[in-house]
Amino acid sequence: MATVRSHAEHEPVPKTAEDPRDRILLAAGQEFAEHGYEAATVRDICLAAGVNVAAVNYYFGDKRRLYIESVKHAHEARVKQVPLPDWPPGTPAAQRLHDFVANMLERMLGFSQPPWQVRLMMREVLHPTDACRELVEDYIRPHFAVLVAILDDLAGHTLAEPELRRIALSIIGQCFLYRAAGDVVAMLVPADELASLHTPPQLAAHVTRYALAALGVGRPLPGKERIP
Amino acid sequence: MATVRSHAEHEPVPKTAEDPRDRILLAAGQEFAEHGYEAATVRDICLAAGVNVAAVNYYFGDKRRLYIESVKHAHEARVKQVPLPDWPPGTPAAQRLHDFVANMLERMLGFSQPPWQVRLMMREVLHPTDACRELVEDYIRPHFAVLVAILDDLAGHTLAEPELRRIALSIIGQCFLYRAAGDVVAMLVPADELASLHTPPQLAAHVTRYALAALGVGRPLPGKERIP
DNA sequence: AGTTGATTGAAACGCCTGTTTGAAACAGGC
DNA sequence: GCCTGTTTCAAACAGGCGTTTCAATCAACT
Repeated sequence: MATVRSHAEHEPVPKTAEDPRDRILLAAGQEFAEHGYEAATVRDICLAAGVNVAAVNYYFGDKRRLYIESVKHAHEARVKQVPLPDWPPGTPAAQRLHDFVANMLERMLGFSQPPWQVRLMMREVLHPTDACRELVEDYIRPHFAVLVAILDDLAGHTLAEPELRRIALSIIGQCFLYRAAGDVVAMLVPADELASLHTPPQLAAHVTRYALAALGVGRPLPGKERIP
Repeated sequence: MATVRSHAEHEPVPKTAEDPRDRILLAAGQEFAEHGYEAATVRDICLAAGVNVAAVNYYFGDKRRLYIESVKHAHEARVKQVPLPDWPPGTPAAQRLHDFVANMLERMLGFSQPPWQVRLMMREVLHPTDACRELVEDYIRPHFAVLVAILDDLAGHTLAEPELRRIALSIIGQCFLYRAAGDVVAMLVPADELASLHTPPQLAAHVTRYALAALGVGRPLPGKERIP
């Protein structure tokens, strides 16, 4: 629950002579991502940023505006960090679906390490604030449209848009669970299984196979064939 | 001194809303669900419960223990409120899968309206605290086991446990998305479509069909609904 | 009645919060 | 040097927080 705040939780942001404004933005993003808006304190943020408490109000006015700015900052950084694949024309839809899912999982779970930017955005998704609408329009909706287009190709343009959207949400939901409820998933699945099967690449393969089978494009899930 | 409640057996059966302890528990659950642990205040809780501020510490010791108790209380209430179906022996696995999904969606989204108990539990799932492990063991894991067993039947016992668990998580993830990220879903889907297709019964049919198709038990998605 | 122990109540205690203050430090142009 | 504008700093502010105190109240038993 972490009501007691450890003040040494994050090492102070390196004072590499950057703009104090940027240092605050960076520290604030990490702090907000970790503790949420209410529980994060401007004192901890300033401590991590290596600036005086007054700096937040000097540069951003108040805590709320600092929060909004840091969400936008994080979101822009993350978009540049993990862009969508750029498929050459003629790439099979199944391949594109797999790449898309792998990309989404990579962005959410992170091959390298769970990035604080995603945590911050996840908070917005789960409990929207003013910054959320911008996030959806600039970042989520375009990705959603790409996925719908892939599914449309995959189904041979036989399904209506609403049905495509439902399938798209089914795919997103599967990835989303691991990001949002990862701790609970870890409690439900044996540790060794978690380490071997619930990694981004394995999950991408599973989700893709699941979708292809459901669409009748691939075979049913592994193993024996069944009589309908 | 923190006096623990002496003996529940000697009191003349608490008249539901008259027991201060229960009133606090009720108010606390709603307040925690709405604002989260950190942002909820014991003063607001006591105001809503119509008791003195000191009552929280008198009955529960401190805020944290009140929180844990209220989570457990809400969880127990919700389980009794929407219990799992009790299938007669011989019920087809496909039927049971549909019922299970419908039950889960009903519990999460609420046929009537999203109850505060679910919000409270969702907070625990998304950002686990001490109360989470208990929640998983008492409530989530048994449900998870039921789903896995259904899928095992459905696959004709041809799939290994880890694979069954992955499929189960895929199903849960689809329901979970609507509960946890419902606001964003509402932004991505046209309003009329949301009202007609993204209702608990419609979603239950979709998720079930999706799973059956993936398992090769039903036809691929373009087909018609198989479950009554 | 009187005594006892469990509950309640209003007020206060520290502590921590976001924010403000006013002076000090710094820069660059004259 | 002086002046001017921007940036930093320690300190303080007012308010809210969880928690504690202690006297008052209540219910039940002797």
